Amino acid sequence: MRGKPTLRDVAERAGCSITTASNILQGRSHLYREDMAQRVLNAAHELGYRANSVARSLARRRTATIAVVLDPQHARLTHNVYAHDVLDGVLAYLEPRDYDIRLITPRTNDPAAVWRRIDNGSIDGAILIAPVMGSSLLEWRHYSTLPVVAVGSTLPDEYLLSQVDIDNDAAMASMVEWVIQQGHRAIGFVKGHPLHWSAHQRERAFRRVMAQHGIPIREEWMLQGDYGSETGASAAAQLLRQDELPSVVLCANDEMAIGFIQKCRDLEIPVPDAISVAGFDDSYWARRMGIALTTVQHDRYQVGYLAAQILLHQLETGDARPQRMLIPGALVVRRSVALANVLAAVPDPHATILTEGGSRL
Amino acid sequence: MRGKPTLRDVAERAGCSITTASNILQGRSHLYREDMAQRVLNAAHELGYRANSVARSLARRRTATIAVVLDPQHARLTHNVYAHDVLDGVLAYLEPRDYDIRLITPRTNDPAAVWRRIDNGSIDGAILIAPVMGSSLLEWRHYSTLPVVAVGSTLPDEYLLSQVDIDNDAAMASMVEWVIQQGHRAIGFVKGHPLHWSAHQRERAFRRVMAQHGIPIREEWMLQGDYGSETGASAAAQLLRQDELPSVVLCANDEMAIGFIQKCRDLEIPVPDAISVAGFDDSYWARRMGIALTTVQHDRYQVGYLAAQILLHQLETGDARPQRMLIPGALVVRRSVALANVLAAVPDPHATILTEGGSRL
DNA sequence: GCCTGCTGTAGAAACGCTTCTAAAAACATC
DNA sequence: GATGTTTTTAGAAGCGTTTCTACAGCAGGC
Repeated sequence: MRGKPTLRDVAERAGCSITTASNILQGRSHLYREDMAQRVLNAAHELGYRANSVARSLARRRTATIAVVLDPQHARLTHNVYAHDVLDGVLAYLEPRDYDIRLITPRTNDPAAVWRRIDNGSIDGAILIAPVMGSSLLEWRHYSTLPVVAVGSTLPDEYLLSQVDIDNDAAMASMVEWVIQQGHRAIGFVKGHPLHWSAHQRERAFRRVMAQHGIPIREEWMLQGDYGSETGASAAAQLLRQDELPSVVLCANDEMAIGFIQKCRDLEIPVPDAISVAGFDDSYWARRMGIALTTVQHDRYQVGYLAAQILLHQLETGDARPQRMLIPGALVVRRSVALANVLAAVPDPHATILTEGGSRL
Repeated sequence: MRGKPTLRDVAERAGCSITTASNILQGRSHLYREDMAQRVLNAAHELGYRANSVARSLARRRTATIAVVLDPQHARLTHNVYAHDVLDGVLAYLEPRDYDIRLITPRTNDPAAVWRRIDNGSIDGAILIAPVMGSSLLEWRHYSTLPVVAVGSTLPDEYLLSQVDIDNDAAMASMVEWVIQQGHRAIGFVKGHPLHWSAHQRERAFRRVMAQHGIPIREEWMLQGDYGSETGASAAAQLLRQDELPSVVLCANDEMAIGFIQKCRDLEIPVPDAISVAGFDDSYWARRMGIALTTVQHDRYQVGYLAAQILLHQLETGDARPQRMLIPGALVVRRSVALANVLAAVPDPHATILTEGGSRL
């Protein structure tokens, strides 16, 4: 026996066949007499035997490995905060179930190359993180028969893909409802990345609720962003140049809200006194930065966790019918949105944005 | 041919042996006549053949997969900003070289279980991310013969482990030198996590340079932290309670510096007017938060990139001698540290901390 | 004593590929 | 035309598992 001990070594030492050793080590001891089982277990332990997972995968025709695939557009983990939370959720579900994770960050957008990389026999299924419109990831059907779950993008039905996402539509709707309830009628909006479905959903929900309340939408207050804080800042610059201003601006995510607010600061425009700002996502970093942002909180960790759960369910049952799961968000009211009328009556030049603890920025 | 096409299918279609097909598809066309090679290549293309990587791994006895292992103490990716940058660097190096990444986040500290998980034949080598003192990861020699590189922890030599890390010692030394040069003599220090080697190195460098300059260290100004911003804040609280204060406090990382500064704000103690604060790491988030923190910048991405490079080199050459690589950091002077004497002369009650762009916090 | 039905065990094929070894074919040499 | 040399191709033995199938041995029922 040179190198690592194999099943044959264990069998030899226990004085039995490879079959017997294999069965017992897989927990099928009840097939054998007590002493046989013990002999094998002891032999394995004495040799420090560990089953070779590659050989096992080949024989079993399954690898107990799941790929987590980032969109080529967002292949840098550093800049993809969303992916961290989702990954943690995925890991939390898979690790105890002895599944492994293969992290794939394609550097190209050629679908054939991307899928050759993903589906090369080494994984049982894949979780696609926030595929954008036109992403090569979405062409999987042409290249793969693997079970796949997409997260972070609520795709049109024709993609025939299992999905887990937050309920962008409902969450944004409740945000708009709430803002209106606070007395706001002049409402601006900063849109998200045009290639993200979530951006369109959030905008659509905004427009719908506005229409339901008979509030006209001023297109000059609808600003294009891309989910990055810089575009939030430039949206602020662009908006604040106008003669007439909205009383509140809803940003399609927190990043842009942060950018927006920081630009307001630079221009010495107090938030929420002069203008209210709301975000979406309840990012850890907005809180960390001491910005008491009114926003929508949702559980990205949970998204990852559920995606992993669905994927494993599909693997185990073979039921590959696309499933869709929407997780509700929750409105988090902090201080970046003020009552529309009250503020007009009682302006307070000293109040700026407050942290949750109440300290001044 | 049912299911995916195999090498046998390709060979059959091309009318040659499996050997021939295998060789040609691996790029050894020169062994064969031109037309044979073409036939095989065409057959493979027509069938949409993709080599099964599990079978290949078994036959080749190498998997072209590297494990990236987080310390069980820091298994949540969300809370491990360091890991993101390193991972990006690792991915950037490995992806073009057709290596895959297995992400492992052990949930237990039992070394046998951890290593059974890591070294089960499915990887060729491992990169350990910032193993802490006493980590089960460091006991690898008892459980594995895999090539391993540790990053983010400059370990004592006896671990016999290849390492890539930033040069904590030199970087902290230059920070201390600079601060002294700015006229400071009353210098406090907030220590990092007691289980991290980096924390000890940074502290040791601090003490050494202080001694070199003949400046006595006041132990009541040496505060224990754990690299988290909360401990930075409590260090501030603890320090500011004292009668005599240092003119500058060096924090062992940016997180703690941020916490420290935020506590100062809460207590309405102007930084750097009343007290200067420096950090270490040049975290993206300090910049984002508009804190113009004087700190040490270093390239975590590069750390990951080099670690991957070293690991692959070891795999390819078989040269497993532990290598050590230190990456220098660079002092980044911003505004959170003021000249010690100038400030005493010209106090400016209105100046608080400034962002790089010059805007007020 | 023959058949049936257990139980405990082993043999052997399969998974899909790589690669060592050797045979067949082609060519050159004298 | 026999011999040696080189090129081209194929056979077959792995890699370390799993698992299907079969085969002893033995009890009980007729």
